[in-house]
Amino acid sequence: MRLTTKGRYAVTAMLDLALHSQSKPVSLADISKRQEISLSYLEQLFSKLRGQELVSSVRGPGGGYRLGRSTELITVAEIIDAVNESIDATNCNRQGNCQKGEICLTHHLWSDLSDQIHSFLNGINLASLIENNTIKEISERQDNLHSGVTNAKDMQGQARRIVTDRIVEGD
Amino acid sequence: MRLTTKGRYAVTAMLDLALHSQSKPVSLADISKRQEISLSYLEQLFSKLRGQELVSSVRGPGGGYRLGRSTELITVAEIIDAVNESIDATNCNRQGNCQKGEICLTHHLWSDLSDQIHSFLNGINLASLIENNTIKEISERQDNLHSGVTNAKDMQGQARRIVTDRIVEGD
DNA sequence: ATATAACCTATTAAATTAGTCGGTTATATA
DNA sequence: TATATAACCGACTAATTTAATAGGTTATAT
Repeated sequence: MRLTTKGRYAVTAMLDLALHSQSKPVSLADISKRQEISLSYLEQLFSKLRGQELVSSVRGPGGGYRLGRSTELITVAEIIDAVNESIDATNCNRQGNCQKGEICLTHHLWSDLSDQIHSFLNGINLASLIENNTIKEISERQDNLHSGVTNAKDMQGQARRIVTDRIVEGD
Repeated sequence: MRLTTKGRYAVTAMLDLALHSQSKPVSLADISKRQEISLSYLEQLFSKLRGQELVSSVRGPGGGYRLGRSTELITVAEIIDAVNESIDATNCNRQGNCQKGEICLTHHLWSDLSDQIHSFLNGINLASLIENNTIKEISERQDNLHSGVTNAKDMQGQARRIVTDRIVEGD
């Protein structure tokens, strides 16, 4: 089983997308800046996310991505599944042929653990993450740092702060 | 987070050790044959397990390893911790400095998941695994395949089967 | 026409795991 | 006391995977 930067990036990017989804689609360039994830890598990940219809895309200027369904219907488990092979702690992909075609000594242990992890991550959807106050705060911090990027909330006239300096990427 | 062959090997080997712990210590050569794990790799893993006092060693002929404490007091979490860095799904080793010194958007999610996994694996000790009937059956199958290796149960006179051919490693 | 941003494929770099090799040291036993 | 056993040790190699890079094309709003 692997749960590395790859899966974390995917969930983080999807959460960022959910937090910034207003009328306009959200570009990967914006997500890349806010979440500090390489744009090309994001493209690879979103290709897979789109394959699972977790997001839909709009090409051309002003284009970007939208969530494929409502935030309540997208679970963290699905997102990780979409970019990783699977959240599976067994060695045999749950086939039970771990030791020369037969089951290995610890198969059930890993199988049960996989169930455990999957049911935990399956119980968490984007909607519940967005509700979280800590996440709201962190997201605001990120928005302030990158106030130059397209930000639907700003567009809506909530000029909570004076936008004087545009943070330019390149450190 | 990683839960790969490394951690699985360690738990499997410890379980094999527990299942075959009678009066005599169990050699890595025997575990290697039964569980089909490279001897040299087992040595590396047991070096770490010994460092955490999960096993103790006896050198010289007839030597091998013994459990460091009773099976009830050795949890799967401890074994994995001993050979892996940690069972941790966060990117920052739970430090909370994931994004340029600040907390990242999904830190708490991974932190909670880590807790979940840890508490699951912490609730399972070698004693409870040994009790499991499936594991007993699998272990018997493995013993039959490798009836040539030192096996305390055989020594005790339970000649349940005719030991005709010694399975020699090397296919 | 132009700029934008998704889309696509191939390649590279870095990290980690898994396994190998060639020893040494301690010790039970003949 | 010689010998075989099995732990102990460190360095090295191969394979796999992740993460990132590069260099494009295609669609589309303006």
